[in-house]
Amino acid sequence: MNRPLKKNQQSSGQTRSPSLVEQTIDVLGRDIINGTYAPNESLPPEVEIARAIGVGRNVVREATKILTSVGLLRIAQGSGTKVQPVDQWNYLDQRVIGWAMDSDDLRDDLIDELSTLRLIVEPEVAAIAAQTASTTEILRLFEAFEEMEKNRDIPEQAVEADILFHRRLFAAAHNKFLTAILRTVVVVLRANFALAIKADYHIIEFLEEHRQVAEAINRRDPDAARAAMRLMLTNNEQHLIDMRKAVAERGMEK
Amino acid sequence: MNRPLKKNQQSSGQTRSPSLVEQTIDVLGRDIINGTYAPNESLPPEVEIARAIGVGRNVVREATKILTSVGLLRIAQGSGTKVQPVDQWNYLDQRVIGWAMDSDDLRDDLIDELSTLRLIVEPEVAAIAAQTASTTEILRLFEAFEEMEKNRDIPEQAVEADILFHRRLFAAAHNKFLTAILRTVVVVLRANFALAIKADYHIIEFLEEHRQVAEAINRRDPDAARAAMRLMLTNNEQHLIDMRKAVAERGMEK
DNA sequence: TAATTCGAAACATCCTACCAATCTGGGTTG
DNA sequence: CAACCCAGATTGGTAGGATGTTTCGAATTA
Repeated sequence: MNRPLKKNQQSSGQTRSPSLVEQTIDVLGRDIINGTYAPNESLPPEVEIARAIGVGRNVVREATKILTSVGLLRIAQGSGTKVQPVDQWNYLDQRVIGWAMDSDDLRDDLIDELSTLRLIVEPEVAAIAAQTASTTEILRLFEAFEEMEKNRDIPEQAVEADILFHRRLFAAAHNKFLTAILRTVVVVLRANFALAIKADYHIIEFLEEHRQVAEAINRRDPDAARAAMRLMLTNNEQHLIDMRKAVAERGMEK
Repeated sequence: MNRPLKKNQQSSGQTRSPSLVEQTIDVLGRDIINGTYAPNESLPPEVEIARAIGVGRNVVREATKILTSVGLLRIAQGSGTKVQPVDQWNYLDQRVIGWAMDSDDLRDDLIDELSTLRLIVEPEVAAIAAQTASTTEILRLFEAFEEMEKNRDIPEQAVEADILFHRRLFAAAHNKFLTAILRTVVVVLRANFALAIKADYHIIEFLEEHRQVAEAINRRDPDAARAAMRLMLTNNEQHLIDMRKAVAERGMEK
């Protein structure tokens, strides 16, 4: 069913290997997302899973506990461990998002749905921030923007600065739920970045919109902030669509 | 530090006792949220925690793993287990929400922030649902509404029907992220319900607004759906404020 | 024959004990 | 004084057994 885990890949000595529990969570999580174990289907007993992937029972127990807490599994003493129906899966969890983004079946839908979510949430976050941001928070926001400008030609760092910009923006809105939502947005952003680079992504196209968001917030102008953010997102979405098409065509001609 | 857990409360024989792991998660989670263990502070070693609350070390290990996955803890082999800074806590997790709602320090802020979130998200969900709902989904929505009407005088069941209405509404929007957000909204709703009953909550005040949302969706009219939902939420928010005031005054005169 | 009861199998829960891997701080050595 | 090393503390992981629950079929009973 599942091959044993390699315990330590100390080949280069650099990369720190994730714990066995972490690896087990990953293996089982992917098997569930990818349908190896279908919803309402039972997983093998703990001992069997443990034997199959070559770890102790406790490791499997801890892994299944985690998977239960994100809605992928349901454990019942006496009867076994079953995969939960899809509508119970918590797509706001970072691990679940990550697995889903790696799945060819789910990725495109997820990106679309994330665009919808961002278009709902982020303009309002900008508008709120324009009312609630402290002066130092605005300062930090501009610092992040300058970071983006400075790294405009180094995609990896530009993306990190972009993410930092959003982090600062959401922080300025002083809302714990919105902050939590941002975390999952970031996961998708990063996952999407691998594609982005291949399609000649240049952050410079979005610099101006970021600046306008920041300046609107600095002017304490919620409506302008909302509008600027909305513009940024729609442009970004269009860019994503073009990019996807380009990647697909490149895939065709190969 | 922490009193030992009662292993089985089979006093009435009815209530099924949560597992030791579940109880341990709860004890530690509350201690963290309430500040018994402050951010950046170390927890006692696993063996000590285990001894203090009277469980085996594995139980503590599984509990801390879960708490790590929701951002409350950070475990480091060799150095110990530390409480994460507050901005890492995942307030979209049901357990975290539940503990925070039980905390006098956090509850009011949380309710305000949730109102903000709902006002951002739910009108748009209604608007989207007006465009994407299938006919059977609309049918289910009306069924939930009729359930609310039927139970208008039985608060507990009315609230459940209310929640069902929202569930069906969000399902009709076909967006995994929005569905996940709803789950945490529901937790706060339920937690808030205990207060609501005491302040003579009558669902009848919101029936008309629910109907209008459902009918707008049935007419495939996004703008009307959005407006109706917005009205419902602002009314509800006002109601919450009045209620809180009433409860506070009642508390004063005692 | 049909309904009920009972017990064994299957499975998760929890405990104890033990060793391995990793980090930290302090002492030693150059 | 700086680099190094080692011992203690703490989490990571394994093994095996006792216990509590659920399920299901077989035996018992109406």
